[in-house]
Amino acid sequence: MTKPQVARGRADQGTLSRRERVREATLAEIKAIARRHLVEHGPSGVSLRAVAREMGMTAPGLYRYVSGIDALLIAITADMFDELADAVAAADASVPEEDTDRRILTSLRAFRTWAIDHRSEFAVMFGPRARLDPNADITPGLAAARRFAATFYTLFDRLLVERRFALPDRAQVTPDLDRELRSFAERCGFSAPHIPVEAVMVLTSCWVRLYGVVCMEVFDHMSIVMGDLEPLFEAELRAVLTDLGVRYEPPGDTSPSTIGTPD
Amino acid sequence: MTKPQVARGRADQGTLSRRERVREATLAEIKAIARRHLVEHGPSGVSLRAVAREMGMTAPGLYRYVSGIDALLIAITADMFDELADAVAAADASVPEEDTDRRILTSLRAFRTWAIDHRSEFAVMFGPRARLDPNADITPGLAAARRFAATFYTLFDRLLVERRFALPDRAQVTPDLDRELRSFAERCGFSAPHIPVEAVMVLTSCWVRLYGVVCMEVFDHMSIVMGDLEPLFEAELRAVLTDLGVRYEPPGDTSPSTIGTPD
DNA sequence: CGCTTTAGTGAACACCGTTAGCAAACACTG
DNA sequence: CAGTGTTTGCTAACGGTGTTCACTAAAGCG
Repeated sequence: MTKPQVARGRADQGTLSRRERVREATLAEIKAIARRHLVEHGPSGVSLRAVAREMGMTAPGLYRYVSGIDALLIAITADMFDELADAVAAADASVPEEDTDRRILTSLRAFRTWAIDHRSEFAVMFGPRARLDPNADITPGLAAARRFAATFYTLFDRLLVERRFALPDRAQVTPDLDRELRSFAERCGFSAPHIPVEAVMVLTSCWVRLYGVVCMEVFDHMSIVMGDLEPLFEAELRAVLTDLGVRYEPPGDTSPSTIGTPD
Repeated sequence: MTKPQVARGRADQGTLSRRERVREATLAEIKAIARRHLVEHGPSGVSLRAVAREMGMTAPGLYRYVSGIDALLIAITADMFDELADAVAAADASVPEEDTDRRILTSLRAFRTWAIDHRSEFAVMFGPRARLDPNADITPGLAAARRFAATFYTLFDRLLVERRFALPDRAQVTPDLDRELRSFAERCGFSAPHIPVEAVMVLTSCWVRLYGVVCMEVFDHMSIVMGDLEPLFEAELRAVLTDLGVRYEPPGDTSPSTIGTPD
């Protein structure tokens, strides 16, 4: 139907035809502008007409590229998850491979930093789906979201095999919880023979704690009552890591044997 | 200017004049309809025109009662905080006054229950301010929000004076954190001579954990990967309460000496 | 060259928030 | 009672939104 059977100029080599290239480019432009409107005017400030206007086009023209405003939002959400995954992965990779402790610390801080540097994006990604149909198809973003989570799975798995922390009592995992945790682990790609449900429970619990602080900070609810939430995040981070048997270091510490980037 | 100096029929006794009464009534109707639209069509489904239409009025007419859509949203948000505060307070009051443990358990469960029974409302109250000006005046809701929090302050204070849990090391409270925690405690009405900052830290930490699970559940992010998040909330609740030295009981338990409501 | 596919436009429909001006209903005063 | 000022709600209008449809112009292909 919509499959383009034209433009097979050099399609043999996997090269895109001229048409496909320019198409890809305008789609990228659309998403870029929409993204900018998102950060500049908030989630409600993204509109097809405004994007089109800025491109020197009319709104209906965009329907050749995007099936509607919802699809556009979903598409840029997927891109943002990709970006976040990149940011976290980069932070992880910036630390020596063997230094699990600092890799975790750095990755988690990268998550928070990205979140507060991209508040509007975070709101769309992790907040309520205020603008979208509840039954919209959000599969485009799922792969990126999984990639984002994967970084943490890998690190957490290392803690697990190194037996850094004591697993909680199996008795604490009620049948209901057990079922849900298994579902989570399996559908998220965090299931392996050596991973017990208790470990999955610890993982989710830790994630919930940090997610909670970041939400609180990004959604800006405490601002009347508390100026800066970074200390709170650090405290929570410290607590979580300590529970996991991971060495915590305060933010400023560039510490020994590492390249000095004093800024 | 806008102060109504008319209608002083029986104003001496504090009774509202006929005009004020009908005005109050239509304002209430506006908010009620807006509220229904919120729960039925989500946050983006609230519009002045639709409300007016349903009332048999035109949109500009509503401007006699509400200064715009933002003010309307803020007003119903305040109402919702009031409702939530009532729900939590009622849950708290449904338990014998001396039974601190179960009062806490019940109040916190009431919070979650209210949240998942009122997803759209929760999104507006605790999610990102997607639709509002960041610098909008949200004072109307503040009092209600404080009232909501107050229930938990009271209960937490009892744990504190009963020395139910060990306070963390003072060393863990960095100067930055200390400053923020004091600001929080003071501006929230949770400061008293006998309350150390370490206690405030514990309080916020506990709150963050439960807020995190509830956000996750209401914002519906895990749904692809985990069907029901209640077991997760219960696990987190159990962990939090255990840390606080509070007796945890699984949900179904109506336990001895209490009225049996087996449904 | 002709033919097909695609990109983009303009007009239109149905919404939205908000402002301005105006007419009727109301409440109080002389 | 009539007179007067306030309150209420309307219509009209402006500018914004998403979306559909019919249509033209261009690009690509054989």
